[in-house]
Amino acid sequence: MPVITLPDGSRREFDQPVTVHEVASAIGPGLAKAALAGRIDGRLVDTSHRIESDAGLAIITDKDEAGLEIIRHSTAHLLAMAVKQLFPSAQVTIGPTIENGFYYDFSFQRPFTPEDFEAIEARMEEIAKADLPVSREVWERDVAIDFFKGQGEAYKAEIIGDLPQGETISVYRQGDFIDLCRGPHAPSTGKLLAFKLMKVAGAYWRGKSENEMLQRIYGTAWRNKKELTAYLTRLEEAEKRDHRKLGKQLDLFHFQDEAPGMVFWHHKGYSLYRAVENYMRGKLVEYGYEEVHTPQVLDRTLWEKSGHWEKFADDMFTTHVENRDYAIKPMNCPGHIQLFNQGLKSYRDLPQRIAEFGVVHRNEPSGTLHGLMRARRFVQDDAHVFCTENQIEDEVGILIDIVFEVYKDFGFDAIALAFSTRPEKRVGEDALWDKAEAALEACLQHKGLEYKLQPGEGAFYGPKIEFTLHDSIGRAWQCGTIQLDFSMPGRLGAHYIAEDNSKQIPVMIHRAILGSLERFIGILIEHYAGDLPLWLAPVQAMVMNITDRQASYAKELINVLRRQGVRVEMDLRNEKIGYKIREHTLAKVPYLLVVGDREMEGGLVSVRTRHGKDLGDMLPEAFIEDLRHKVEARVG
RNA sequence: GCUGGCGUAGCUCAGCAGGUAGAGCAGCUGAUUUGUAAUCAGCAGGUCGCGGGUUCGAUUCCUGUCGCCAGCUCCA
Repeated sequence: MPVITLPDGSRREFDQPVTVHEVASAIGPGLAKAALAGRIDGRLVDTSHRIESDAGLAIITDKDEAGLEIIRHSTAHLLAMAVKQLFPSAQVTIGPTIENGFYYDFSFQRPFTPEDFEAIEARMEEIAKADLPVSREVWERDVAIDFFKGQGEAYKAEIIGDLPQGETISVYRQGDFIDLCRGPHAPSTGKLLAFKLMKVAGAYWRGKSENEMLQRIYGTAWRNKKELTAYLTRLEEAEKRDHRKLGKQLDLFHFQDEAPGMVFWHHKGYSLYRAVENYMRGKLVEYGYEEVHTPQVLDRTLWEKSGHWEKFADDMFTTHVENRDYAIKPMNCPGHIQLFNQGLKSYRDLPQRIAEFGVVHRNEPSGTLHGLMRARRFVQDDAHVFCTENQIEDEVGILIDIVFEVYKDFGFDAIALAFSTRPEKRVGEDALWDKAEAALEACLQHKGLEYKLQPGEGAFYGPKIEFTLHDSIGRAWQCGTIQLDFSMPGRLGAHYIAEDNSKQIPVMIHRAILGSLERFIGILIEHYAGDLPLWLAPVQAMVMNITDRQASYAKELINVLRRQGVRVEMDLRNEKIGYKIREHTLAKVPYLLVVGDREMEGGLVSVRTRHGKDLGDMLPEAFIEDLRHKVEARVG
């Protein structure tokens, strides 16, 4: 007579063992229909699962994240079933869920074609519509192996053979399709309402290059058609905003074969870069940082002491000159410790905040490079705060405030925090890690901030707080980081004299707010779809004449504007005004300033925005004042 | 780094079951002097990523290599 406790704390008693589905029915028919699975004391089970004794039960529907996972997993099985029906000689292997969808790996004698895709998708729709019940069965190991071998499914048989002894072997049956799977699955194929096959790619069996090449079909699956459409629209929108495309179109930067992963900033892109950098420089002054600049290339011994050589040797660019090994710096921290080590430091000198727009090179694997987002050469808005243990909380608190302030100024407000703890590969005693983790977590808690715990995700020298911002189409970008380091200062010989005249090792806080300037600018470009706010726009205004008669007036005008600090260019070509307007509108110049005879006579300028709004004629001074006001307020 | 795809004019792309390439836009020249998202005409432009092989002949086929794109893995 099981007593079932529901998530709201209410209890229901049954006279005999019940299934999850029956409990859902007892609560209501709507829930029974929506139920995809159950969670019993934290474990996910099918709706057909029979509960024999008292238990806590949550009914999983598509409202839960776990429900969506189940939909995706079941859609992977739906794909496998469709493929087996259409291509009986194909062998199934594995089909897990991934972000936004799922994939399934098949062994098949020829590549799948776009026509195959259409046929498979159509068959999937049919099977879903048929609303076949999905049932779970537990089989004996030998029976399962024999069955799959008999079906010609060598991979499945191999998977079962490799399962640890004592592992329950469950298979799922939908129609005539039987697949080995841990589950749970949606109770019937009719629950799968919105899916689409995306692409096919090769993948080795078990990820090992000596094994057979399989074909991996990727798909996406959602709760309903509306979510699916929204996802596909989001993909299209993301493609339109791709910073690599916009970077070319707007003449911001380029890459070329001779310098993979290293950006060539064009004049306009570098103007944007400088606007970002100068804004950050203002923050450094405001918050009491010392800006420095350290060498690009440093002797190997320094990287050995810091621990980088051992952990990242393959990922660093190195060079050998006059019998010495050097590394091109992948980080700025060892250099900053050298600065700290100059002269004898007193506790009175702390905290010392050392900042650098540090140029770093990292030999990122070729397959991971992605425009500005993942480059081999980039600039960090890096800083290291040297302080005493007592100062940690204040310093971290200030840092958190700066991060929020900066993101807001750039137009981001949905900020998420994560706290990452010690990884497996690390330097430093566990006692130091205990101390560092406790100190960082205390900062977060005293600030009353919500955060996600990420065990094992810390840097090799210390735990970290990570800041993730969300762009205008909902994508998450991890940018800022605050890392607490009790190890590296000691390894590189940093110390200060404390109040009691003892020699102490300072604590070092590594921090970056934007992270990589290149990447942050990539994010800005995509966030604004190239329509950069006025204060960041490489060209803020374009002066264009109607005919040659106004050429000298136009020249006078841009001189006036330039003297007032406006980033302005002019277009005096012998073209019709509509042509020039079109061109500079497409170039996303915020203000288009047209001068014809009328404006010239009145000493005026006609102002049009990049969004096609005509602001009419005005005095240049009025335009400058308005522009300046908007730049200061970071609007427009 | 792994898997798949791709690399043709400044840009976007077409073409070639092997006979050394074509469009639109951009550029140049000329005409036009124009009032808020494309004026017209003419001209010019490419060792078809790079190396090797097969072939009478390779941009096309094979192979290696570099780069790019997608996914995976990784990210101090």
